[in-house]
Amino acid sequence: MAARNYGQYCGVVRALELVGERWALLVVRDLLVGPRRYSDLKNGLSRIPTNILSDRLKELQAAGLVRRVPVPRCGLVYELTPYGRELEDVVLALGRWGFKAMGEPREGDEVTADSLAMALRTAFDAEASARIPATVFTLHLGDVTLVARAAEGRLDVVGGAEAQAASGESDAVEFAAGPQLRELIAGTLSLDEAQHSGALHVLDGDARLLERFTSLFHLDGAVAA
Amino acid sequence: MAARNYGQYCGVVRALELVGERWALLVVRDLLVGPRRYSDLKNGLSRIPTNILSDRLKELQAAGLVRRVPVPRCGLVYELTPYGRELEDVVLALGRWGFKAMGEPREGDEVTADSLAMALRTAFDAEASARIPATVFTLHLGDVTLVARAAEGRLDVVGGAEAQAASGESDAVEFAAGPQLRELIAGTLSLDEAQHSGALHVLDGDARLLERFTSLFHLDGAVAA
DNA sequence: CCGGATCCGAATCGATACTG
DNA sequence: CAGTATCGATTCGGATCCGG
Repeated sequence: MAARNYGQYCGVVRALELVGERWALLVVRDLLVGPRRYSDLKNGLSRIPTNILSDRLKELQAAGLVRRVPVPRCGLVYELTPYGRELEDVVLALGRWGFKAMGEPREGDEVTADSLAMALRTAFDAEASARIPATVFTLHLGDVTLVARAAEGRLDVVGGAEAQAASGESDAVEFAAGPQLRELIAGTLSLDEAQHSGALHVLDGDARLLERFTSLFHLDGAVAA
Repeated sequence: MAARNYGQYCGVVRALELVGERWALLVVRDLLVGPRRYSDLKNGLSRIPTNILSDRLKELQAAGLVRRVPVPRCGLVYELTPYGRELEDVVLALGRWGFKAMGEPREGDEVTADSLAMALRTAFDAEASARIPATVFTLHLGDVTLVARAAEGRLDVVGGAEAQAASGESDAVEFAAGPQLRELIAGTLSLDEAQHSGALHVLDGDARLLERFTSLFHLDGAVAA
C-alpha cells in the first residue's frame, strides 16, 4: 500500500506520487487538449491496456485532477479540474525537453491528433505571435488533421473532426507534412528544402504564410554542447 | 523490450521513456543540486532499493543524461550531462505543482538536504532577488542543514557538509524551522505567527532578515478555484 | 459501439543478503 | 564504498468478456 509512496515530504515527490505512474501523464496530455471520452483516450493512446486506462482515470479522479462529466446527449466525458489543468507547465516542459531526444520515428511510432496538438503548444512562440497577423494553419500529418489558430499571442488547436473550414476573417493556409515537420520546427530543415523534398506540401492558401508558421513554431532541436 | 515504449512519436512520450520510470526523476532531482556519489544518492533516497538505483543510473547513463566520473581521491561521482541538466525546468515545474498537494507530512515522511534545496529553487523569486541585497540564509530543518545565498537574482544552495560559515560580506541569518516552513512559503503562515508558535526559531543573525526570506521564497500553496 | 471489469502470464519493483 | 544476486510481492500488458 505504501508501495507507491516515496516517503519524502517534497513537492516533486508528491507530484510523482500523483502522476508518476505509467501512462498517467499521457492521459493528462490528451485531456489538456480538451475533454475526452473513454474511447477517445483509448484511441489516442492505442497501446494502453483498458484496465490501466480505467485505473489511471480512477486515480486521477481520486486525486482531484480529473472529473467525470455526463454530457446531455453525447455520453460521458473526462475533463481536467483546475488543478489538473495546472499540469500544463509540467507537460510542456517535458515535451520541450523530450523534443530534443526524439530523433527519427521508430517503426510503429504513431502521431496522434492530441500529441501533435500539444507539440504545437510546446513549440509556440507567444511573443512572436503578438507581432504576427492572425493566421489559421490547417495541417495534415498522416491521417491526422489539425487546425491551429494563432492570433495575438494566443494559440488554439482543435482536432480534425471539430475543425470547421477557415472563415475568411484570417489568413489561412493548409498543408500536408511528414515527420520531417519536426526538423522544420527544430530549424534544421528550411522551408525551401522541406517543400522541394516533398516533406511539406501546400494544399490550399498562400504558401508564403508558411513563413509565419516557422516564425510561430520553433523549438531547439539539439542538446546544448 | 518494447515494453517501456509508448509507441508514439512525441516529445512528451520520449521524455517519459527516458525519465518516466519509478525513482528516475528523483535521482535527477538530487543530481541537479550537484554531483553525488552512489552512497549519497542511496542516502538521499532512503527507500530506493539498491538494485533499482543501480539500474536507473545505468539507464540514465545510457540515455546520455548522467556521467560517471572518477574523482582523484574521493572515489566516484555521478553528475548530470548538459542534457541532463536541462531537466531542471521539468523538475521545477513538477515541484511547483506538487507543492500545492503536499498537505501535512505523513508519518514517516523525511526531508532531505537535496529535496529541500530543490524546493527552495522552485520557490525562489529571481526578480525579487534582483531588488534585495545579497543575503545568506543558514537553515536547519530536522537534521538537515542548508546554506542558501541569494544575490542579484541568483540562488545558490549547498548542503550542510560543504556549508562554510557565512563570511562577513553579506547579511546573514541562521534559523531552525519545522515542516511549517511550507506554510510560510505558501503565505498561509505569517512570519510573526511562525516565530510565536515556535515553528521558526532564529539562532543567529538579525531576525529582521527573515522578511527577506519570505520575499525571496514564496509559492502558491493552494489550488486555483 | 461505449464504458468498462476480469483473468492470467510477463515484466518490474522492493527487501534483504551478499560480494569485490 | 559500490554495487550484484536472489526471490517474493506488485504492477503491467494482452485478451476476453459483459452490461447498457
